[in-house]
Amino acid sequence: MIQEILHKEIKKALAELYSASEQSIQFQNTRKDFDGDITLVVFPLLRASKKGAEQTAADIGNYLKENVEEVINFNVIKGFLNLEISKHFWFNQFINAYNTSDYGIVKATAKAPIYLVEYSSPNTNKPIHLGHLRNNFLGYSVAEILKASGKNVKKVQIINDRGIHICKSMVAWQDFGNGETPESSSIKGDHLVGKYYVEFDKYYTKQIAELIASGMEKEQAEKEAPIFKKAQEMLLKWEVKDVEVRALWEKMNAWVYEGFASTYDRLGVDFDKNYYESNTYLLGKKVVDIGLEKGVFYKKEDGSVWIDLSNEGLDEKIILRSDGTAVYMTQDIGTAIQRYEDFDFSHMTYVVANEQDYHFKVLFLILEKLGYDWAKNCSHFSYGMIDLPTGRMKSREGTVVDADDFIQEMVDTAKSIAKQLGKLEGLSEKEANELYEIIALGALKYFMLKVDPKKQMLFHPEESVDFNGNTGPFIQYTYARIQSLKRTHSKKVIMPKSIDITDKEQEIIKQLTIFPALIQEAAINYSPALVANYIYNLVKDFNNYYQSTAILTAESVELINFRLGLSLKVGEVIKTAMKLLGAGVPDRM
RNA sequence: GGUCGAGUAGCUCAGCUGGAUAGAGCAUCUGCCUUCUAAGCAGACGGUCACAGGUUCGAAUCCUGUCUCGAUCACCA
Repeated sequence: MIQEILHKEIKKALAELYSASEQSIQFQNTRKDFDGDITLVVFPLLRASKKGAEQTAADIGNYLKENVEEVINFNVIKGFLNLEISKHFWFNQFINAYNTSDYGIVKATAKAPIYLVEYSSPNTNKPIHLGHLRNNFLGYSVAEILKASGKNVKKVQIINDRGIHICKSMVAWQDFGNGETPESSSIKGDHLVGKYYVEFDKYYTKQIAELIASGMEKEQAEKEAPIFKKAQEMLLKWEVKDVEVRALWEKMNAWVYEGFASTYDRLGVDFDKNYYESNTYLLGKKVVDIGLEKGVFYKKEDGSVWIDLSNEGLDEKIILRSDGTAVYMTQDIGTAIQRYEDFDFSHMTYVVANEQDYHFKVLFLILEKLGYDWAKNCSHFSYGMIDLPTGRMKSREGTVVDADDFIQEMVDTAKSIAKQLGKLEGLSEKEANELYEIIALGALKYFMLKVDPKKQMLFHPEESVDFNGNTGPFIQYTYARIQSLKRTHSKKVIMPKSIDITDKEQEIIKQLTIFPALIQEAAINYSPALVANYIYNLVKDFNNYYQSTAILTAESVELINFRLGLSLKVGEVIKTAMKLLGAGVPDRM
């Protein structure tokens, strides 16, 4: 990298000119309205030089111009030293990148550290919604970015397959289902189970109202409603492994998993290992024993187990209920320990919405107190909720946007826009449908990943399907045009030894050369947004270039080869970068 | 009330460990298809970076306080 070369040389310059050492040397890209490529901010160096800003900048500029081959010119504006780097240098940088396959990607070795990424982790009583999409996209993308940076990555999820919520669906199905199945109703399995969850709630609300009308207090009515009691009974039966209940539970869960599988497949996400709460909830007991033994936890008179975190500025937290059953925290501790045993990971991150910030703070604290030194390498990848223009999604108010429906809407939109623009020529129906799928999902993924995860985002249904501007389809379109260049050219590209590049080309090359560093940075920061931002800038520069430069009809063969080669490399980087976001690119669109 | 996060153009968002005149997209206007894909390109308009102090050569960025919004503080998950 040019920065490193300059850094070294400037150090030398400081030593020679001012006999100073070890100053803070900071670079930034030169603003577009000034000449030059890289700018040195000289303000921090003034103490060493004991001269004015302009004089210092000029001194260093002269030194660099004379001693560093890459620096061909400079100019000084106030405290900013703008350095112009030779075109030849950039050209060579490009040739390097051009000849590197899987450019930017670092392959994980067997010895590379293991990173666990937990994401998705749905409940089995309802289908996934818009909020889950953000989770899935973030989780998958972070995993891909880590992988590309040379880590061994394992994607995991915990499936909350037991508990009162699934019992509610089961009760409702038993009472009102008439034996309805996904096959008999042609409703997707997870939607069917979700339907009965809603059904339960309807009935439950009705019964509460009836009880209140007959003079009962609201709180009591909520506990006494017959259908609710039925669900509770079912949960108890489940716990004692009642054969009938377990059979129903397995049947309905199987429907849900089938539904999830098809959604995951469509989303293009996957997992290396699934943990099921029904298997792990008992791990809690082991944890409690350890904690009590170490004096980290304490038992109250009623038998419930607690931890006191008031010294850490938090409060008391329950670990085990008085009836001896596990709470959320208990199993999460157990599952974490189990995972460490399974994978011996170096880092683990949980992709979970920010409503659980507190939970994870506590979880990691507890693990630390229990003496697991790997706890400090666990982190919570927290992301904000999705708001709709109509307000927050509330399942009770029916304002939830279902993920499957939503994806379908996106696909339909892609289709109608493509038809309107007449982009269908020469594609079979199957090819066209595949194309819509790639575009729609690319649009969705890019839209959700380009914003800072920790911010809560506003989701405008109409705007999200807009394919103009800073969007996935815009990037995909650029890629498709590059593929088209390739088809038109047909001859093999032979890179010339040397060529005079234009400013626009230099700009693109600059972008290309930072790609490997960008992946590393994105991995350190767990930041898909950084990648999204990067592609957008690259694509913008390229589009500008594409529009104003004759690529295939340039004056010389060398020039055609170079321009085409540059374009193809941009295409390659777009493809790689989009893959890090979990999005695909089409050959034509 | 305690804790955490957010507040940047009409709208949705970028702005890395403090650096030049705060950047994109959408929307609104103006140009550009006889030329490799116009799902495109170029340009115009649009900002007291919530507010008030402080730190220094220099603050959207760091610190303190205030205001607004969101999340959370369950023997729910």
